[in-house]
Amino acid sequence: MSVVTIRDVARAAGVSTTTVSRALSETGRVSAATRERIRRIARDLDFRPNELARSLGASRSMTIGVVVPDITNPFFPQLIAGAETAARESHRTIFLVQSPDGPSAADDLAQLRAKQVDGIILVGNPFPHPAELAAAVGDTPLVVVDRGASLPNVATVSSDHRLGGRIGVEHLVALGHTGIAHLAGPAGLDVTQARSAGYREAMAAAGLAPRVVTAGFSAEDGERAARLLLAGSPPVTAVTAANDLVAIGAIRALSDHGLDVPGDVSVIGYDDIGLASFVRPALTTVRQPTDELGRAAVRTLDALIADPASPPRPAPLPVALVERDSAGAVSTGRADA
Amino acid sequence: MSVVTIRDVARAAGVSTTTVSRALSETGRVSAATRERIRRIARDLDFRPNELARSLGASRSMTIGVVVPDITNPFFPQLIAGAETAARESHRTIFLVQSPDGPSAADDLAQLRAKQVDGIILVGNPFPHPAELAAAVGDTPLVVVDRGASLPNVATVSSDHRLGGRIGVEHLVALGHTGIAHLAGPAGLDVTQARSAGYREAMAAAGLAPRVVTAGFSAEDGERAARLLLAGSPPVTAVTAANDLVAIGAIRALSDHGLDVPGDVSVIGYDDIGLASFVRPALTTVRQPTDELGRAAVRTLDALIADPASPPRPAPLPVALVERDSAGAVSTGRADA
DNA sequence: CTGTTAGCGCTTTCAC
DNA sequence: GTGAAAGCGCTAACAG
Repeated sequence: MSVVTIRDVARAAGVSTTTVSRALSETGRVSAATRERIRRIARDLDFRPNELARSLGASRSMTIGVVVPDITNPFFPQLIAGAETAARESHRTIFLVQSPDGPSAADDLAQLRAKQVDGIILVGNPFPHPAELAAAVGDTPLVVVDRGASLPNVATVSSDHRLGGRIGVEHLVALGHTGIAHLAGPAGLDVTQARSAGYREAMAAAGLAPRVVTAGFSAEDGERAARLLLAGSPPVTAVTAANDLVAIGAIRALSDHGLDVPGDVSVIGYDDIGLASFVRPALTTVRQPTDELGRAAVRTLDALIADPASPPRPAPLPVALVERDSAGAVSTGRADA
Repeated sequence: MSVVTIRDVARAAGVSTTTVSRALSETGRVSAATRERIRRIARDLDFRPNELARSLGASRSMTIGVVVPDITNPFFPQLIAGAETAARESHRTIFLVQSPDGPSAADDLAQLRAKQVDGIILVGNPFPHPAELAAAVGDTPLVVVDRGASLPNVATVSSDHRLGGRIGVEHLVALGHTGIAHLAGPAGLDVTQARSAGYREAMAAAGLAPRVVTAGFSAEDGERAARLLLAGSPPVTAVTAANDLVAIGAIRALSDHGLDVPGDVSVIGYDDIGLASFVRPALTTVRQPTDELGRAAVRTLDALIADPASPPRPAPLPVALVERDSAGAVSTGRADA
């Protein structure tokens, strides 16, 4: 009834616990014969090594922490799915922590470290100052996703958001648009800055005046920002959004306002979430390989754990425009207005 | 540089490690004076107890496993968010495991148990036979969500899906519909059966002939099922779907087919995911309190852990119809057809 | 190739 | 109220 331990196996096999330990890990020099015998006995006894004890002894837990700001935004589950898959492949299991951007993240990281995670994946970076992050993470291997954390021994994984910001605008320009606004993400975030920078670059390259309004990352934010935009002075025929949720919110506000998308105004999203092709109009968007991002984060973390001295510097993941129905040629009726 | 342990604190305070341990937990009989002194010293030294060691010693890890079939379906993140919040309140942290419905779930449960989780929340139940579940979970406290696992020492948390299945139909009947089909979830799942049962009940009560086609849980499944329905013989003026994703997919197929929703056919979803109000037409749906479900699961698990002998039997959570735009009165043009 | 001896860092009887 | 001693279950030198 009580739990089978390594000693029970050792006793049953007539060997020391050490030998059992070695036979069960790939680790040691054990004769093939005894290894097989021990394994059989272990199986018969239904021996399940206590991972806590294993971890404590070996000082590695085969466990990683994943910290995301908001599980509810469809982007993150996708990322987590990729991370979970990759983690499973490297025999790690994931502690999932939801931690809104803010200073409380420091506690969450501390908690994770107390649990002796082998490493942490931090999606977004809630710390304004690099020193705070450094203090919070100590010497635990860390991968930051979607944010350039300029720290030694911290690796970064991200899509090419600058390019992503540009792509949308270029598409719109090719479609004949000139009044193109950008609905930006929360102020201060690196992603926000990178995408905005891309937007500005492309606008400048086209000789157009930029117009960016801070929205956020939720559909509600998109609605609100779009209304602001409608209230503003120079009318706009196209919009690039911080993400798909914002785009969807914006479309809603626009159509509530009697405007047709893409007839009157074109909208381009960002991320390409699963539902992007199912909303009406189907979202034209800048796709990032979200679950690959999660996978890449885990692989990078694996490498960092294996060799903390040399943090990998993976290349930014590619983004690409996905053309669907929410962006179209500028309408002649309005283009000349 | 090296890690501060309880011994360092003990030494600095001139007491035994036992006393430090007691001072830092609420546990023991320690004079208020020494307690405070020790706490101060611990803080000064920035002592972070190794949770692994703590867990091993105390045989409880303050850790729970949450197993979901598909993180990517918006329903689950919502549920997880609720669970995470509640877990945080009870000082537990969550191992998140994604495990498609299928026998491999047994391995995932084993893995979680090896990690010495204090309990497991299993969303859905991939085991056809109760005995398999029983074997896989052993004596680890378990809460099954959205599925009645008829096992002693296993608790169940769920919404009132039978009622949920009924509600949608009743609404449609009140709207004048008579040709009402049900796009069901994956065969074999309890949720699927409960909702279908509710559907059938309500149809019978209205003297209507039921028509259920198995769809699944994804938008693609919804599209496919709707196409099947369109190909079928008796035309239908309304549909209740297994979940919102299926409803969204169905709407897409319908409108691709030149049918207007809700003009020609009404569609009712299930769950009320975050985007339900943002798709067009905004989804009329049966709302379940998803994150409350996650919270309830954790609370129930807490109770079960505290007293494994008496598994709580929480009441089913309430569901309610949320009226938006995807369901309307039967169109006179077609109703008489 | 295998066993002995120490721990990993903390909790917990059981005494005093 | 406090300490000594004995683990929790496993891994890891160090011998032989």
